[in-house]
Amino acid sequence: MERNGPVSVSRPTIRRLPTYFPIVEQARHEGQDWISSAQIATALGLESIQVRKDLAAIGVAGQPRLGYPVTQLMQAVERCLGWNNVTDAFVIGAGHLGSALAGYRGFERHGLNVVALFDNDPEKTGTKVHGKDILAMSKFPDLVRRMRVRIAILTVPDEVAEKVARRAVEAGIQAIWNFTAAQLAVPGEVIVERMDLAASLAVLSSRLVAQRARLERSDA
Amino acid sequence: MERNGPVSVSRPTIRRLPTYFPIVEQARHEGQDWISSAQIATALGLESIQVRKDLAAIGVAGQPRLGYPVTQLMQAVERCLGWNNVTDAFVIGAGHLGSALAGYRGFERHGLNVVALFDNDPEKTGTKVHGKDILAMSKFPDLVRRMRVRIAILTVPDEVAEKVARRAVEAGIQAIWNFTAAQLAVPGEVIVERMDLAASLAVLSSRLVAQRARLERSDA
DNA sequence: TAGATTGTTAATCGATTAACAATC
DNA sequence: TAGATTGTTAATCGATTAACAATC
Repeated sequence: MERNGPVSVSRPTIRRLPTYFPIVEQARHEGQDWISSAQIATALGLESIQVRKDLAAIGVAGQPRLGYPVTQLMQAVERCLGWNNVTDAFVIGAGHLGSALAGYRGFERHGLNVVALFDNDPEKTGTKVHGKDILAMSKFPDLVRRMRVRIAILTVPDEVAEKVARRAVEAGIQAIWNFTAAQLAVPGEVIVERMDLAASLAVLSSRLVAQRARLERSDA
Repeated sequence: MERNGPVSVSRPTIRRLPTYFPIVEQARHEGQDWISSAQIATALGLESIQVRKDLAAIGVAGQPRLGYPVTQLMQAVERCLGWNNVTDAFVIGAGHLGSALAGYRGFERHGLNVVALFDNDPEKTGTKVHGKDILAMSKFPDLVRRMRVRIAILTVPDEVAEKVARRAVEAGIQAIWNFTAAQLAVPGEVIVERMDLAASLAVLSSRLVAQRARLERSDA
């Protein structure tokens, strides 16, 4: 009988889960059948209580004295993140970034399979990158329907992102992984996850500004 | 006389600031001298009170009835994020991802200037990408010192990330923008900001899993 | 049994949101 | 003045952390 499924796993927990996996995998590789929350926590610089909370949230039960069963733990992470059943995706925009993502081997283990790339540049269409076809954007809607692809990875220039996203949604795309700086306005049922370069750089920059201010203060 | 400087601007605020900028810029472009928190908020799907809190945090004062002065607002964002004085950076790893980042024009406006790329592949070294030299990794330490570069953008394969990061820190790098999946162990004074592909994909995937579960439930 | 580790319940912390007085 | 908008103070919410009982 199936577990009722997690009510809802919080976003911070979801974001930490992928980092747990290689730690536990490594432990299994070294012959461990059990792993403690403290062992995971120290490997990642976290508190063990946070690891225990996260594991409780995804429905993994530990055993006092022993810790958590590594195989079950890994399966729970895979189930929660959908790593067990691979989902197809199209990359839109076959520039450097799109090509990098199309060639990233880590995605396969993370349940994502890039099937093909799409681009409007006739110089690129018809060629391949990392063994994957670059197709004309005009073929996109038809292929989304025929292959029942749900995910689009958006790596087009910022200026056209909004328009391309609209076309993708019209073609039936249900989730967009947005690598552009554009704020996409899409219907409520469409999932948009933004890979926010500017936000990440902002955090880095502000920390550098603070660091520099600290140094100047200690100079004076 | 200089303002005392923000005590500390929270991370969520820092991450939102870059999205405010183009909205305000656009308003100025259209001739507005003042912009209200509500105007910014609706453009981004936020609450106006959150915008006011953020602006207060970076030291912008508004005027009842009028809103916030657009020029001052933009300057405050630029100051807080260090967009006014451009910082040089080296990209380590001249693959597709590194090349994409080296060619991203948005960085200039965000205070980041990619000076050169480094790679170990002799096929790549000596060539250029987006007008920027790809140099042998052996030249990295010397150039960091001579050019006083503080930021390294890490786009090497995951397996070598740890080792390369160590070399970068030894060479004097003070901040690493980490695009690899590796957890970097660096001295406390070195800033590491991770661009976490796996975390972002995890959020996307879990939302897809939830969406699918919803659909199946409504089927039954 | 003794002791290590989980898991529960409560406390703390930080950020968001609400209410409303202050202000131009 | 009247009214729109800021900015302050308090309430809420969610996540992290702490304390400790339960358990093997």
